[in-house]
Amino acid sequence: MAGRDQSSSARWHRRKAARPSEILGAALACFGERGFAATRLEDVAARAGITKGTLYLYFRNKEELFKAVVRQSLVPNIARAEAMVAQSAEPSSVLLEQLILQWAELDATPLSAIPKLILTEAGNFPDLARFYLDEVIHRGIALFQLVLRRGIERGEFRPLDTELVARCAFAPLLLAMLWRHSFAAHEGHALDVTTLCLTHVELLKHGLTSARSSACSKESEVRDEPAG
Amino acid sequence: MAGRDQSSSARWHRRKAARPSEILGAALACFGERGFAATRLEDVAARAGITKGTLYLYFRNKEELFKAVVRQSLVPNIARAEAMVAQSAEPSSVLLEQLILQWAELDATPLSAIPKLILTEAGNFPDLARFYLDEVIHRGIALFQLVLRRGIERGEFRPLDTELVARCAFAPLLLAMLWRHSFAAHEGHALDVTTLCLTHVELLKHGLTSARSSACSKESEVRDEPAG
Amino acid sequence: MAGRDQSSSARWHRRKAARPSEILGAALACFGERGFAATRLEDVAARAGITKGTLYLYFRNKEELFKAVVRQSLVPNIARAEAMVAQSAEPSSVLLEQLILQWAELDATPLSAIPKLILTEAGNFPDLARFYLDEVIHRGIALFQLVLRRGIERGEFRPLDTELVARCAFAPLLLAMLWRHSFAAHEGHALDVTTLCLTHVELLKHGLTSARSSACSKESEVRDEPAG
Amino acid sequence: MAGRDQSSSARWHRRKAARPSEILGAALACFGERGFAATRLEDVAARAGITKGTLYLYFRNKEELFKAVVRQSLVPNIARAEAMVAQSAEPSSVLLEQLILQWAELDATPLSAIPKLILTEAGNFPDLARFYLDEVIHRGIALFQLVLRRGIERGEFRPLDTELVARCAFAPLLLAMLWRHSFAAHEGHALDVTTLCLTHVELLKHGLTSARSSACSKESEVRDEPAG
DNA sequence: AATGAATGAGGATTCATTCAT
DNA sequence: AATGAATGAATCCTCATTCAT
Repeated sequence: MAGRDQSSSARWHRRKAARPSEILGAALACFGERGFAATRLEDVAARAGITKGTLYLYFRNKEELFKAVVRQSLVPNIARAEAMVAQSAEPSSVLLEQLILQWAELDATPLSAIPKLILTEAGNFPDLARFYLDEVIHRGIALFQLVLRRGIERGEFRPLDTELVARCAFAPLLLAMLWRHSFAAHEGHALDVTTLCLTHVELLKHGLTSARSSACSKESEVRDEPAG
Repeated sequence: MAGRDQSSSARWHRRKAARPSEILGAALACFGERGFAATRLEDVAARAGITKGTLYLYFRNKEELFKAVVRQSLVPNIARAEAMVAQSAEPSSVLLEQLILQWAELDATPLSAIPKLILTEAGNFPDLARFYLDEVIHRGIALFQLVLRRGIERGEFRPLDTELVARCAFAPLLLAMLWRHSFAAHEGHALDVTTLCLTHVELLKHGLTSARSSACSKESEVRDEPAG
Repeated sequence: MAGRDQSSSARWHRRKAARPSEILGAALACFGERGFAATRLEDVAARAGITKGTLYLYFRNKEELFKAVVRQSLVPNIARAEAMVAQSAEPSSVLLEQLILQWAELDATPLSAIPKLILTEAGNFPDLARFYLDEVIHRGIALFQLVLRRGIERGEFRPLDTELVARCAFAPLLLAMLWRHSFAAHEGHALDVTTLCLTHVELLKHGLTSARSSACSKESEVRDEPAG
Repeated sequence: MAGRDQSSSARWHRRKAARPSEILGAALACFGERGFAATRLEDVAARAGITKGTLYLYFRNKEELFKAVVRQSLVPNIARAEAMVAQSAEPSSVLLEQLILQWAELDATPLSAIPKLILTEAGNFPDLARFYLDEVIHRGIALFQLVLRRGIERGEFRPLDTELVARCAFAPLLLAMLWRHSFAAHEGHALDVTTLCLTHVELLKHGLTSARSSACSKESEVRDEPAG
């Protein structure tokens, strides 16, 4: 009896500490599936194994829960990627590949729902959109630009508009994440993100390769870096 | 007097005929901004210059209105693109560029909200997701694959997995449309889709170019076409 | 051509004159089927072969239409019955039978819906209830009482409470009318009102007959048990 | 303190258990007064001492509430009456009287509103009409027929069409219930159902009595004309 | 006289939020 | 800390009524 009580009590406390993140996980899944407005708090609670009322012990209201879900998320990954780029001595094309494949790993995690969530709700949560734009998107683009600019300076890459190329560089990956949370359920076969990214990286490297480095071709460049 | 009566009468009748598409336009805008659940029919009505009740003269309920909004839209553009490809005798790279730039023109129209809408609501409207998957997405991918396969057969392009390349090919464009309806409002400068697409096409062409045609490089190919 | 126009015009005018009663007929049917609140004016209009707006040329609003439907109805029949009783020299039992059978004929007409209507809507239209109570029900009961009292005075009937017997006397008939408009549609075989009334009258006469007048008797039976 | 807590807690839980029937009671009253369509759920809630939303914790929607109201009701009474008939060894005329008087007791209860309700809404709820027809009306008629047939076989009653007589037998009682919920409010003096039924039973017995069994007789009269 | 497009008040229903237990 | 009964604001939807034609 005492043993059971003890273990029960222990589990209880572990439980209590885990609650917030359990709730966030359930909320992420629900919001990802149906969007903010269409998600019922009762469903979130059910998925988290608790009842509606309990949610309010941890989050002030639906909106705060949503913001918490979104905020938790991708910022650490950005930071990690920034660190990687800062420390790496690899050739830029390798760095580019590492960057993309590292992010591709997120696709298998629940966090892959976040981009859909942000995209979807940006209109209803302007401050959240701003936050995400500043803390994730712009930092992500800047990071890609850094690598690209480095590659161009070193003569590895052709001089193209780095912002635009940056957007092209993560577009397929981002699309794959959106796909997973919108259409994957409706298709028989899953989209293999790794394969997609490998192909994309192949294309991208090839497409970026400067004449100098590839010792071939006098490709016309589309456009120079605007300011520098 | 007669003139006024006539024009007034004409306007009256034209009104009745124009109503459905006026409503669809307003609905597309509202749904695009806030999503299905968060959109109030009263707002749609107001934007269409009518009142709540009038909506129900033209659409049975909110869901039917939503479906009509989604259905109207992109299919004709797919058909147009298919026709273009079927008739064109251009080099595949030119065709690819035309395809992308033609779609890029949609970005300036209200229809550019549709992809976001579908993405957002696929979870809540499974039949709609299926419809869109079958009638737009799969057809779009198949169309790109057709062009790619043709290019490969003619030796213009390297032999890569056409489905994956297809997804990479429209990813930046699609992302631009999503961007416009999610983040554009929060950024000072607009994203110029045409420029983005031109850069992307440049990269893509370069990335696809086969050794044979470019008379250069012995690039390793990532992956062969599965069946042929 | 002229002929057609003329006849058309003639029909038109006949039409115009008939409109109000056509509408009342349609309204009686609709109200009878679904009740006041559940009846949509659009249905009434459709059944009358006109459109919603036209109703308002003849009746100020839904309530007035309803009242017109109810008012038109049974009062003349009461008056007719009163006249019959006043003039008749028949034995009271015969008069009673005539009274009941005369009313039974109404069952085949659309007017048979009125009792259901009144019963149903008395709660929502107190003034209508009063009107009907005064102009139809109380007059009807009084008429039966008159006949019964006459019969008692003449020694034909036993001395019973005439008001209560009056209520018993038309109960089966009234119930048949209610039945027709509530359950008849759900049963295979129709209820034959005439037969019901004949049996009822038989019972009633027998039940009322005073010992004095019947001198005990070997009453003829109306009808045998069908199967056994 | 503990006492208060306990009772308060008890009341709380008893509340939860009692709610459904409290609601059904309020709903029966409202529906009986105004009909299904004209009854606002807010009124039902108010009469039950709760608010609109609470209704939906116990009933899925207005229609389900209505059906629950109707279903709860009369079936047990039918069953009780069937049991009584099955066990009774009384003369058929006594049994008939018991049957009628037993049902007459319902008139004083809220259940007396049900017949009006069914009559009113049979057109709008066909399945409910069928249910009621099968489970109440037909069983009720069959029960009367059973008693009548028994009486005929024993030579107590004249051989008449038992179905028709059955309908005549409960008509006054049924009418009294309808009356109570439609006109009673508009009349100064209430209709005394017991007296009505006694008179009716008197008439009925007398009317049914076969020549053989009555041996002519000097029947006692039930009641004299009040004023005259 | 007739139409039918348009209106908007009224009521059913949902669900975030509260609070007594 | 957790529950779940209760609430009521918010929103969809219907339909009586109006009015330009």
